[in-house]
Amino acid sequence: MNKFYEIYLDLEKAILNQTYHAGTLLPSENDLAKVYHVSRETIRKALVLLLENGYIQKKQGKGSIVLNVNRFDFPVSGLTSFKELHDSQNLKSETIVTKNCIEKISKKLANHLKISQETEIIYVERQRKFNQEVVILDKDYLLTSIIPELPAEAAQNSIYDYIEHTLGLTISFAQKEITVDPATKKDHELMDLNGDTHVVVVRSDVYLEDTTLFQHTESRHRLDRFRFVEFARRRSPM
Amino acid sequence: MNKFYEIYLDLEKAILNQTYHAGTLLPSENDLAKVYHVSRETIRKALVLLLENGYIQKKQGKGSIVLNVNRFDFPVSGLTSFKELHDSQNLKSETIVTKNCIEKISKKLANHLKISQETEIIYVERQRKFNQEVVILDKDYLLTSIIPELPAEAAQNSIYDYIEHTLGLTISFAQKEITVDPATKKDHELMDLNGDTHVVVVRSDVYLEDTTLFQHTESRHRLDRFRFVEFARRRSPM
DNA sequence: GAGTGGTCTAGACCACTTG
DNA sequence: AAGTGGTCTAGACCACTCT
Repeated sequence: MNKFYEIYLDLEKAILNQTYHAGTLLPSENDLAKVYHVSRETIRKALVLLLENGYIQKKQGKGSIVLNVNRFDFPVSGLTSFKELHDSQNLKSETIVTKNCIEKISKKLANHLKISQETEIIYVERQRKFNQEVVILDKDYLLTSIIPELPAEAAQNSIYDYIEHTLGLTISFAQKEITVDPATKKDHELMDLNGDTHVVVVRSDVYLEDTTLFQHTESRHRLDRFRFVEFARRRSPM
Repeated sequence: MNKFYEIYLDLEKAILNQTYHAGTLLPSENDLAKVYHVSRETIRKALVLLLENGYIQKKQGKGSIVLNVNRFDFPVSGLTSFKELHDSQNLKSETIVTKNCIEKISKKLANHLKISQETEIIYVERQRKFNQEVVILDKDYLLTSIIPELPAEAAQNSIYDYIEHTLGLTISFAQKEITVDPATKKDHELMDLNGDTHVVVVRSDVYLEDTTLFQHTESRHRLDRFRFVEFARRRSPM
Protein backbone atom coordinates (compact mmCIF):
# COMPACT_ATOMS: atom_id res chain seq x y z
CA MET A 1 0.00 0.00 0.00
CA ASN A 2 1.13 3.54 -0.75
CA LYS A 3 2.59 5.51 2.08
CA PHE A 4 0.71 8.66 1.17
CA TYR A 5 -2.60 6.82 1.03
CA GLU A 6 -2.07 5.23 4.42
CA ILE A 7 -1.20 8.60 5.88
CA TYR A 8 -4.34 10.02 4.27
CA LEU A 9 -6.50 7.35 5.87
CA ASP A 10 -4.81 7.91 9.21
CA LEU A 11 -5.39 11.66 9.13
CA GLU A 12 -8.94 11.18 7.89
CA LYS A 13 -9.65 8.92 10.83
CA ALA A 14 -8.11 11.45 13.20
CA ILE A 15 -10.32 14.21 11.81
CA LEU A 16 -13.47 12.10 12.01
CA ASN A 17 -12.40 11.10 15.53
CA GLN A 18 -12.09 14.76 16.38
CA THR A 19 -8.52 14.11 17.41
CA TYR A 20 -8.09 17.16 15.22
CA HIS A 21 -10.99 19.54 15.83
CA ALA A 22 -12.71 21.59 13.16
CA GLY A 23 -11.26 25.07 12.99
CA THR A 24 -7.85 24.08 14.35
CA LEU A 25 -4.66 23.52 12.39
CA LEU A 26 -3.09 20.22 11.51
CA PRO A 27 0.58 19.83 12.49
CA SER A 28 2.84 21.43 9.90
CA GLU A 29 3.97 19.44 6.91
CA ASN A 30 7.49 19.29 8.31
CA ASP A 31 6.22 17.97 11.63
CA LEU A 32 4.03 15.37 9.93
CA ALA A 33 7.01 14.30 7.82
CA LYS A 34 8.98 13.66 11.01
CA VAL A 35 6.10 11.85 12.73
CA TYR A 36 5.47 9.51 9.81
CA HIS A 37 9.16 9.20 8.88
CA VAL A 38 8.57 10.19 5.27
CA SER A 39 9.58 13.08 3.07
CA ARG A 40 7.56 16.25 2.98
CA GLU A 41 6.35 15.62 -0.59
CA THR A 42 4.77 12.39 0.56
CA ILE A 43 2.91 14.22 3.32
CA ARG A 44 1.81 16.74 0.75
CA LYS A 45 0.30 14.02 -1.41
CA ALA A 46 -1.74 12.83 1.56
CA LEU A 47 -2.87 16.39 2.24
CA VAL A 48 -3.99 16.80 -1.37
CA LEU A 49 -6.38 13.90 -0.83
CA LEU A 50 -7.74 15.49 2.35
CA LEU A 51 -8.12 18.74 0.46
CA GLU A 52 -9.99 17.18 -2.46
CA ASN A 53 -12.34 15.37 -0.14
CA GLY A 54 -13.21 18.51 1.77
CA TYR A 55 -11.50 17.63 5.05
CA ILE A 56 -9.06 20.52 5.17
CA GLN A 57 -8.35 23.92 3.71
CA LYS A 58 -4.75 24.98 3.20
CA LYS A 59 -3.38 28.48 3.53
CA GLN A 60 0.12 29.46 2.58
CA GLY A 61 2.16 30.77 5.50
CA LYS A 62 -0.45 29.56 7.94
CA GLY A 63 -1.25 25.89 7.79
CA SER A 64 -3.92 23.31 7.09
CA ILE A 65 -7.25 24.17 8.69
CA VAL A 66 -9.55 21.28 9.62
CA LEU A 67 -13.03 21.77 8.17
CA ASN A 68 -16.39 21.00 9.66
CA VAL A 69 -17.16 17.83 7.85
CA ASN A 70 -20.79 16.97 7.54
CA ARG A 71 -20.64 13.28 6.86
CA PHE A 72 -24.40 12.95 6.70
CA ASP A 73 -24.09 14.62 3.34
CA PHE A 74 -22.68 11.81 1.31
CA PRO A 75 -21.57 12.87 -2.13
CA VAL A 76 -23.34 11.08 -4.96
CA SER A 77 -20.61 12.39 -7.14
CA GLY A 78 -17.60 10.32 -8.17
CA LEU A 79 -19.14 7.26 -9.77
CA THR A 80 -20.87 5.29 -7.09
CA SER A 81 -23.67 2.91 -7.89
CA PHE A 82 -27.08 2.49 -6.34
CA LYS A 83 -26.14 -0.64 -4.46
CA GLU A 84 -22.97 0.71 -2.94
CA LEU A 85 -24.73 3.93 -2.03
CA HIS A 86 -27.64 2.47 -0.18
CA ASP A 87 -25.65 -0.28 1.47
CA SER A 88 -23.53 2.45 3.01
CA GLN A 89 -26.67 4.16 4.25
CA ASN A 90 -28.15 0.99 5.74
CA LEU A 91 -31.43 1.63 4.00
CA LYS A 92 -33.84 -1.22 3.52
CA SER A 93 -34.21 -1.70 -0.17
CA GLU A 94 -35.25 -4.28 -2.69
CA THR A 95 -34.31 -4.80 -6.30
CA ILE A 96 -36.58 -6.38 -8.90
CA VAL A 97 -35.04 -7.31 -12.23
CA THR A 98 -37.72 -6.77 -14.87
CA LYS A 99 -35.53 -7.44 -17.86
CA ASN A 100 -32.14 -9.00 -18.64
CA CYS A 101 -31.79 -9.81 -22.32
CA ILE A 102 -29.49 -9.49 -25.29
CA GLU A 103 -30.62 -7.26 -28.13
CA LYS A 104 -29.42 -4.92 -30.84
CA ILE A 105 -28.70 -1.37 -29.79
CA SER A 106 -31.31 1.30 -30.55
CA LYS A 107 -30.57 3.88 -33.23
CA LYS A 108 -30.79 6.70 -30.77
CA LEU A 109 -28.33 5.20 -28.33
CA ALA A 110 -25.94 4.18 -31.12
CA ASN A 111 -25.90 7.78 -32.29
CA HIS A 112 -25.35 9.13 -28.83
CA LEU A 113 -22.46 6.76 -28.17
CA LYS A 114 -21.12 7.14 -31.72
CA ILE A 115 -20.92 3.40 -32.27
CA SER A 116 -22.29 1.02 -34.90
CA GLN A 117 -26.02 0.38 -35.08
CA GLU A 118 -25.21 -3.31 -35.32
CA THR A 119 -23.72 -3.32 -31.85
CA GLU A 120 -25.12 -6.00 -29.57
CA ILE A 121 -25.94 -5.14 -26.01
CA ILE A 122 -27.33 -6.58 -22.82
CA TYR A 123 -30.34 -4.63 -21.65
CA VAL A 124 -31.01 -4.76 -17.94
CA GLU A 125 -33.98 -3.07 -16.35
CA ARG A 126 -34.41 -2.93 -12.61
CA GLN A 127 -36.92 -1.50 -10.17
CA ARG A 128 -35.58 -0.17 -6.89
CA LYS A 129 -37.96 -0.30 -3.96
CA PHE A 130 -37.91 1.60 -0.70
CA ASN A 131 -40.72 1.20 1.81
CA GLN A 132 -42.67 -0.91 -0.68
CA GLU A 133 -42.53 1.82 -3.32
CA VAL A 134 -40.61 1.77 -6.58
CA VAL A 135 -38.81 5.10 -6.54
CA ILE A 136 -35.97 4.37 -8.97
CA LEU A 137 -35.96 2.68 -12.35
CA ASP A 138 -32.51 1.68 -13.61
CA LYS A 139 -31.77 0.87 -17.22
CA ASP A 140 -28.36 -0.53 -18.11
CA TYR A 141 -26.93 -1.10 -21.55
CA LEU A 142 -23.80 -3.27 -21.57
CA LEU A 143 -21.71 -3.95 -24.66
CA THR A 144 -21.57 -7.72 -25.22
CA SER A 145 -18.14 -7.28 -26.84
CA ILE A 146 -16.85 -6.62 -23.33
CA ILE A 147 -19.48 -8.20 -21.10
CA PRO A 148 -20.71 -11.30 -23.01
CA GLU A 149 -23.38 -12.23 -20.49
CA LEU A 150 -24.85 -11.17 -17.19
CA PRO A 151 -25.84 -13.87 -14.70
CA ALA A 152 -29.21 -13.29 -13.06
CA GLU A 153 -27.49 -13.09 -9.72
CA ALA A 154 -25.22 -10.27 -10.87
CA ALA A 155 -28.22 -8.30 -12.14
CA GLN A 156 -29.97 -8.88 -8.84
CA ASN A 157 -27.03 -7.73 -6.80
CA SER A 158 -24.38 -5.43 -8.20
CA ILE A 159 -23.41 -5.25 -11.87
CA TYR A 160 -20.27 -3.33 -10.96
CA ASP A 161 -19.26 -5.99 -8.49
CA TYR A 162 -19.60 -8.65 -11.18
CA ILE A 163 -17.61 -6.62 -13.69
CA GLU A 164 -14.85 -5.71 -11.29
CA HIS A 165 -14.48 -8.87 -9.26
CA THR A 166 -15.73 -11.71 -11.44
CA LEU A 167 -14.58 -10.39 -14.81
CA GLY A 168 -11.58 -8.57 -13.39
CA LEU A 169 -12.16 -5.40 -15.39
CA THR A 170 -11.31 -1.97 -14.03
CA ILE A 171 -13.95 0.72 -14.26
CA SER A 172 -12.28 4.03 -14.66
CA PHE A 173 -14.37 7.08 -15.45
CA ALA A 174 -17.74 8.29 -16.63
CA GLN A 175 -19.45 11.23 -18.21
CA LYS A 176 -22.62 11.95 -16.25
CA GLU A 177 -25.60 14.12 -16.97
CA ILE A 178 -28.54 15.05 -14.77
CA THR A 179 -31.77 16.39 -16.23
CA VAL A 180 -35.48 16.37 -15.38
CA ASP A 181 -37.58 14.69 -18.08
CA PRO A 182 -41.31 14.16 -18.52
CA ALA A 183 -42.35 10.78 -17.15
CA THR A 184 -42.94 8.18 -19.85
CA LYS A 185 -45.67 5.57 -20.01
CA LYS A 186 -43.15 3.02 -18.84
CA ASP A 187 -42.22 5.19 -15.88
CA HIS A 188 -45.85 5.29 -14.84
CA GLU A 189 -46.20 1.54 -15.26
CA LEU A 190 -43.06 0.51 -13.47
CA MET A 191 -42.68 3.22 -10.83
CA ASP A 192 -44.88 4.51 -8.02
CA LEU A 193 -44.98 8.09 -9.18
CA ASN A 194 -48.00 9.30 -7.18
CA GLY A 195 -49.12 11.45 -10.05
CA ASP A 196 -45.79 13.14 -10.68
CA THR A 197 -45.39 14.33 -14.24
CA HIS A 198 -41.60 14.28 -14.29
CA VAL A 199 -38.64 12.20 -13.16
CA VAL A 200 -34.99 13.02 -12.54
CA VAL A 201 -32.83 11.23 -15.09
CA VAL A 202 -29.15 10.51 -14.47
CA ARG A 203 -27.42 9.29 -17.63
CA SER A 204 -23.85 7.99 -17.62
CA ASP A 205 -21.42 6.75 -20.22
CA VAL A 206 -18.98 4.52 -18.39
CA TYR A 207 -15.45 3.63 -19.52
CA LEU A 208 -12.82 1.07 -18.62
CA GLU A 209 -9.19 1.73 -17.77
CA ASP A 210 -8.13 1.29 -21.38
CA THR A 211 -10.65 4.00 -22.34
CA THR A 212 -13.09 1.66 -24.04
CA LEU A 213 -16.75 2.43 -23.50
CA PHE A 214 -18.60 -0.53 -22.04
CA GLN A 215 -21.83 0.77 -20.53
CA HIS A 216 -24.55 3.35 -20.76
CA THR A 217 -26.83 3.84 -17.79
CA GLU A 218 -30.10 5.61 -17.31
CA SER A 219 -31.27 5.96 -13.74
CA ARG A 220 -34.75 7.42 -13.34
CA HIS A 221 -35.64 8.80 -9.91
CA ARG A 222 -38.87 9.94 -8.41
CA LEU A 223 -38.61 13.68 -7.74
CA ASP A 224 -38.99 13.54 -3.98
CA ARG A 225 -36.38 10.81 -3.60
CA PHE A 226 -33.61 12.48 -5.50
CA ARG A 227 -30.77 14.34 -3.85
CA PHE A 228 -27.32 15.16 -5.15
CA VAL A 229 -24.63 16.57 -2.87
CA GLU A 230 -21.24 17.84 -3.87
CA PHE A 231 -18.20 19.44 -2.29
CA ALA A 232 -16.89 21.90 -4.83
CA ARG A 233 -13.72 23.94 -4.90
CA ARG A 234 -13.59 27.19 -6.76
CA ARG A 235 -11.49 26.89 -9.87
CA SER A 236 -8.58 29.17 -9.18
CA PRO A 237 -8.67 31.51 -12.19
CA MET A 238 -4.84 31.96 -11.84
CA MET B 1 3.22 31.60 -13.13
CA ASN B 2 3.82 27.97 -12.18
CA LYS B 3 5.74 25.83 -14.59
CA PHE B 4 3.37 22.90 -14.20
CA TYR B 5 0.33 25.05 -14.85
CA GLU B 6 1.84 26.56 -17.99
CA ILE B 7 2.69 23.08 -19.24
CA TYR B 8 -0.87 21.99 -18.46
CA LEU B 9 -2.31 24.86 -20.51
CA ASP B 10 0.09 24.09 -23.34
CA LEU B 11 -0.87 20.41 -23.43
CA GLU B 12 -4.56 21.26 -23.09
CA LYS B 13 -4.29 23.54 -26.10
CA ALA B 14 -2.50 20.83 -28.06
CA ILE B 15 -5.24 18.33 -27.26
CA LEU B 16 -8.03 20.74 -28.21
CA ASN B 17 -6.02 21.57 -31.34
CA GLN B 18 -5.91 17.90 -32.12
CA THR B 19 -2.14 18.15 -32.25
CA TYR B 20 -2.57 15.12 -30.07
CA HIS B 21 -5.47 13.04 -31.37
CA ALA B 22 -7.97 11.21 -29.22
CA GLY B 23 -6.94 7.60 -28.76
CA THR B 24 -3.23 8.23 -29.25
CA LEU B 25 -0.58 8.50 -26.57
CA LEU B 26 1.07 11.65 -25.28
CA PRO B 27 4.88 11.66 -25.34
CA SER B 28 6.27 9.87 -22.31
CA GLU B 29 6.83 11.79 -19.09
CA ASN B 30 10.58 11.59 -19.60
CA ASP B 31 10.30 12.97 -23.12
CA LEU B 32 8.04 15.80 -21.97
CA ALA B 33 10.50 16.59 -19.19
CA LYS B 34 13.25 16.98 -21.79
CA VAL B 35 11.08 19.05 -24.14
CA TYR B 36 9.98 21.48 -21.43
CA HIS B 37 13.33 21.42 -19.62
CA VAL B 38 11.80 20.54 -16.29
CA SER B 39 11.94 17.59 -13.94
CA ARG B 40 9.64 14.65 -14.38
CA GLU B 41 7.68 15.44 -11.21
CA THR B 42 6.76 18.80 -12.67
CA ILE B 43 5.47 17.14 -15.81
CA ARG B 44 3.51 14.77 -13.63
CA LYS B 45 1.80 17.67 -11.86
CA ALA B 46 0.69 19.00 -15.23
CA LEU B 47 -0.61 15.56 -16.21
CA VAL B 48 -2.61 15.32 -12.98
CA LEU B 49 -4.49 18.43 -14.07
CA LEU B 50 -5.18 16.93 -17.49
CA LEU B 51 -6.34 13.77 -15.78
CA GLU B 52 -8.69 15.56 -13.39
CA ASN B 53 -10.21 17.56 -16.18
CA GLY B 54 -10.89 14.49 -18.27
CA TYR B 55 -8.38 15.14 -21.03
CA ILE B 56 -6.28 12.02 -20.59
CA GLN B 57 -6.29 8.59 -19.04
CA LYS B 58 -3.03 7.19 -17.68
CA LYS B 59 -1.98 3.56 -17.73
CA GLN B 60 1.08 2.25 -15.99
CA GLY B 61 3.61 0.74 -18.33
CA LYS B 62 1.79 2.14 -21.31
CA GLY B 63 1.36 5.88 -21.30
CA SER B 64 -1.13 8.71 -21.24
CA ILE B 65 -4.05 8.17 -23.61
CA VAL B 66 -5.76 11.24 -25.02
CA LEU B 67 -9.53 11.12 -24.47
CA ASN B 68 -12.33 12.20 -26.70
CA VAL B 69 -13.21 15.45 -25.08
CA ASN B 70 -16.72 16.68 -25.59
CA ARG B 71 -16.37 20.35 -24.86
CA PHE B 72 -20.03 21.06 -25.56
CA ASP B 73 -20.73 19.47 -22.24
CA PHE B 74 -19.67 22.21 -19.90
CA PRO B 75 -19.53 21.08 -16.31
CA VAL B 76 -21.77 23.02 -13.93
CA SER B 77 -19.71 21.46 -11.21
CA GLY B 78 -16.83 23.25 -9.53
CA LEU B 79 -18.44 26.44 -8.33
CA THR B 80 -19.32 28.50 -11.34
CA SER B 81 -22.02 31.14 -11.14
CA PHE B 82 -24.90 31.86 -13.44
CA LYS B 83 -23.26 34.87 -15.00
CA GLU B 84 -19.94 33.19 -15.73
CA LEU B 85 -21.71 30.14 -17.08
CA HIS B 86 -23.96 31.85 -19.55
CA ASP B 87 -21.41 34.40 -20.63
CA SER B 88 -19.21 31.52 -21.65
CA GLN B 89 -22.07 30.08 -23.66
CA ASN B 90 -22.85 33.37 -25.40
CA LEU B 91 -26.51 33.05 -24.53
CA LYS B 92 -28.66 36.12 -24.57
CA SER B 93 -29.85 36.65 -21.06
CA GLU B 94 -31.23 39.33 -18.83
CA THR B 95 -31.15 39.79 -15.09
CA ILE B 96 -33.84 41.59 -13.08
CA VAL B 97 -33.06 42.40 -9.46
CA THR B 98 -36.33 42.11 -7.55
CA LYS B 99 -34.87 42.62 -4.10
CA ASN B 100 -31.67 43.85 -2.49
CA CYS B 101 -32.14 44.64 1.17
CA ILE B 102 -30.68 44.12 4.62
CA GLU B 103 -32.64 42.02 7.07
CA LYS B 104 -32.35 39.59 9.96
CA ILE B 105 -31.72 35.98 9.03
CA SER B 106 -34.66 33.57 9.10
CA LYS B 107 -34.84 30.95 11.85
CA LYS B 108 -34.69 28.15 9.35
CA LEU B 109 -31.59 29.40 7.60
CA ALA B 110 -29.87 30.22 10.89
CA ASN B 111 -30.43 26.63 11.97
CA HIS B 112 -29.19 25.22 8.72
CA LEU B 113 -26.03 27.32 8.82
CA LYS B 114 -25.61 26.83 12.56
CA ILE B 115 -25.21 30.54 13.22
CA SER B 116 -26.97 33.04 15.48
CA GLN B 117 -30.57 34.00 14.78
CA GLU B 118 -29.50 37.62 15.27
CA THR B 119 -27.22 37.50 12.24
CA GLU B 120 -27.79 40.28 9.76
CA ILE B 121 -27.80 39.48 6.08
CA ILE B 122 -28.24 41.03 2.69
CA TYR B 123 -31.04 39.35 0.79
CA VAL B 124 -30.78 39.53 -2.98
CA GLU B 125 -33.40 38.10 -5.27
CA ARG B 126 -32.94 37.98 -9.02
CA GLN B 127 -34.90 36.77 -12.02
CA ARG B 128 -32.93 35.30 -14.90
CA LYS B 129 -34.49 35.62 -18.31
CA PHE B 130 -33.84 33.70 -21.50
CA ASN B 131 -35.89 34.37 -24.61
CA GLN B 132 -38.22 36.65 -22.64
CA GLU B 133 -38.96 33.93 -20.09
CA VAL B 134 -37.90 33.82 -16.45
CA VAL B 135 -36.44 30.33 -16.11
CA ILE B 136 -34.23 30.82 -13.05
CA LEU B 137 -34.87 32.54 -9.74
CA ASP B 138 -31.76 33.23 -7.66
CA LYS B 139 -31.85 33.98 -3.96
CA ASP B 140 -28.65 35.08 -2.26
CA TYR B 141 -28.05 35.51 1.45
CA LEU B 142 -24.82 37.39 2.26
CA LEU B 143 -23.49 37.88 5.77
CA THR B 144 -23.15 41.63 6.42
CA SER B 145 -20.28 40.89 8.79
CA ILE B 146 -18.24 40.11 5.70
CA ILE B 147 -20.11 41.91 2.93
CA PRO B 148 -21.47 45.11 4.54
CA GLU B 149 -23.34 46.28 1.47
CA LEU B 150 -24.07 45.35 -2.11
CA PRO B 151 -24.18 48.12 -4.71
CA ALA B 152 -27.09 47.84 -7.13
CA GLU B 153 -24.64 47.46 -9.96
CA ALA B 154 -22.98 44.45 -8.34
CA ALA B 155 -26.36 42.78 -7.88
CA GLN B 156 -27.19 43.49 -11.49
CA ASN B 157 -23.97 42.04 -12.79
CA SER B 158 -21.95 39.53 -10.81
CA ILE B 159 -21.93 39.30 -7.03
CA TYR B 160 -18.85 37.09 -7.18
CA ASP B 161 -17.03 39.63 -9.29
CA TYR B 162 -17.78 42.33 -6.72
CA ILE B 163 -16.63 40.13 -3.84
CA GLU B 164 -13.47 38.97 -5.51
CA HIS B 165 -12.34 42.08 -7.34
CA THR B 166 -13.83 45.04 -5.46
CA LEU B 167 -13.65 43.63 -1.95
CA GLY B 168 -10.56 41.54 -2.64
CA LEU B 169 -11.89 38.45 -0.90
CA THR B 170 -11.05 34.96 -2.09
CA ILE B 171 -13.90 32.51 -2.55
CA SER B 172 -12.67 29.04 -1.82
CA PHE B 173 -15.18 26.21 -1.62
CA ALA B 174 -18.82 25.33 -1.31
CA GLN B 175 -21.11 22.56 -0.22
CA LYS B 176 -23.78 22.12 -2.88
CA GLU B 177 -27.04 20.24 -2.92
CA ILE B 178 -29.42 19.58 -5.79
CA THR B 179 -33.03 18.54 -5.17
CA VAL B 180 -36.39 18.90 -6.87
CA ASP B 181 -38.91 20.77 -4.74
CA PRO B 182 -42.58 21.63 -5.22
CA ALA B 183 -42.95 25.08 -6.74
CA THR B 184 -43.93 27.74 -4.23
CA LYS B 185 -46.38 30.59 -4.73
CA LYS B 186 -43.43 32.89 -5.19
CA ASP B 187 -42.02 30.62 -7.87
CA HIS B 188 -45.28 30.84 -9.76
CA GLU B 189 -45.36 34.60 -9.38
CA LEU B 190 -41.81 35.35 -10.35
CA MET B 191 -41.05 32.60 -12.86
CA ASP B 192 -42.61 31.49 -16.14
CA LEU B 193 -43.32 27.94 -15.11
CA ASN B 194 -45.86 26.98 -17.77
CA GLY B 195 -47.85 24.96 -15.30
CA ASP B 196 -44.93 22.98 -13.89
CA THR B 197 -45.52 21.80 -10.35
CA HIS B 198 -41.85 21.51 -9.39
CA VAL B 199 -38.54 23.31 -9.74
CA VAL B 200 -34.93 22.15 -9.47
CA VAL B 201 -33.29 23.75 -6.46
CA VAL B 202 -29.53 24.14 -6.16
CA ARG B 203 -28.52 25.22 -2.66
CA SER B 204 -24.95 26.19 -1.79
CA ASP B 205 -23.10 27.22 1.34
CA VAL B 206 -20.11 29.20 0.19
CA TYR B 207 -16.89 29.76 2.14
CA LEU B 208 -13.89 32.06 1.95
CA GLU B 209 -10.25 31.08 1.97
CA ASP B 210 -10.03 31.41 5.74
CA THR B 211 -12.96 28.94 5.99
CA THR B 212 -15.50 31.52 7.13
CA LEU B 213 -18.98 31.08 5.73
CA PHE B 214 -20.16 34.21 3.92
CA GLN B 215 -23.03 33.20 1.67
CA HIS B 216 -25.95 30.89 1.18
CA THR B 217 -27.47 30.60 -2.26
CA GLU B 218 -30.68 29.12 -3.55
CA SER B 219 -30.98 28.86 -7.29
CA ARG B 220 -34.37 27.72 -8.56
CA HIS B 221 -34.52 26.39 -12.12
CA ARG B 222 -37.40 25.53 -14.39
CA LEU B 223 -37.32 21.78 -15.01
CA ASP B 224 -36.77 21.91 -18.76
CA ARG B 225 -33.92 24.39 -18.45
CA PHE B 226 -31.86 22.48 -15.97
CA ARG B 227 -28.89 20.36 -16.92
CA PHE B 228 -25.94 19.24 -14.85
CA VAL B 229 -22.93 17.56 -16.43
CA GLU B 230 -20.00 16.00 -14.67
CA PHE B 231 -16.84 14.11 -15.49
CA ALA B 232 -16.41 11.58 -12.73
CA ARG B 233 -13.57 9.25 -11.90
CA ARG B 234 -14.19 6.03 -10.07
CA ARG B 235 -12.87 6.19 -6.54
CA SER B 236 -10.12 3.61 -6.56
CA PRO B 237 -11.15 1.34 -3.70
CA MET B 238 -7.40 0.48 -3.21
C1' DG C 1 14.93 -6.11 -21.70
C1' DA C 2 13.59 -1.56 -22.70
C1' DG C 3 10.30 1.75 -21.89
C1' DT C 4 6.38 3.37 -19.41
C1' DG C 5 4.06 5.42 -15.37
C1' DG C 6 3.87 5.20 -9.76
C1' DT C 7 6.19 6.29 -5.65
C1' DC C 8 9.49 8.33 -2.70
C1' DT C 9 13.45 11.04 -1.19
C1' DA C 10 16.46 15.02 0.56
C1' DG C 11 17.23 19.20 -0.34
C1' DA C 12 16.55 23.82 -2.23
C1' DC C 13 14.34 28.33 -2.92
C1' DC C 14 10.21 31.13 -2.85
C1' DA C 15 5.82 33.56 -1.02
C1' DC C 16 3.17 34.26 2.68
C1' DT C 17 1.77 34.81 7.79
C1' DT C 18 2.74 35.85 12.34
C1' DG C 19 5.16 37.43 16.30
C1' DA D 1 13.06 36.46 11.87
C1' DA D 2 11.01 32.12 12.16
C1' DG D 3 7.70 29.12 10.55
C1' DT D 4 4.33 27.89 7.21
C1' DG D 5 2.84 26.00 2.68
C1' DG D 6 4.06 26.17 -2.79
C1' DT D 7 7.19 24.83 -6.21
C1' DC D 8 10.91 22.43 -8.28
C1' DT D 9 14.84 19.33 -8.80
C1' DA D 10 17.75 15.05 -9.82
C1' DG D 11 17.85 10.83 -8.81
C1' DA D 12 16.26 6.33 -7.20
C1' DC D 13 13.55 2.04 -7.16
C1' DC D 14 9.32 -0.35 -8.29
C1' DA D 15 5.30 -2.39 -11.15
C1' DC D 16 3.59 -2.79 -15.37
C1' DT D 17 3.34 -3.36 -20.74
C1' DC D 18 5.06 -4.68 -24.95
C1' DT D 19 8.06 -7.00 -28.10
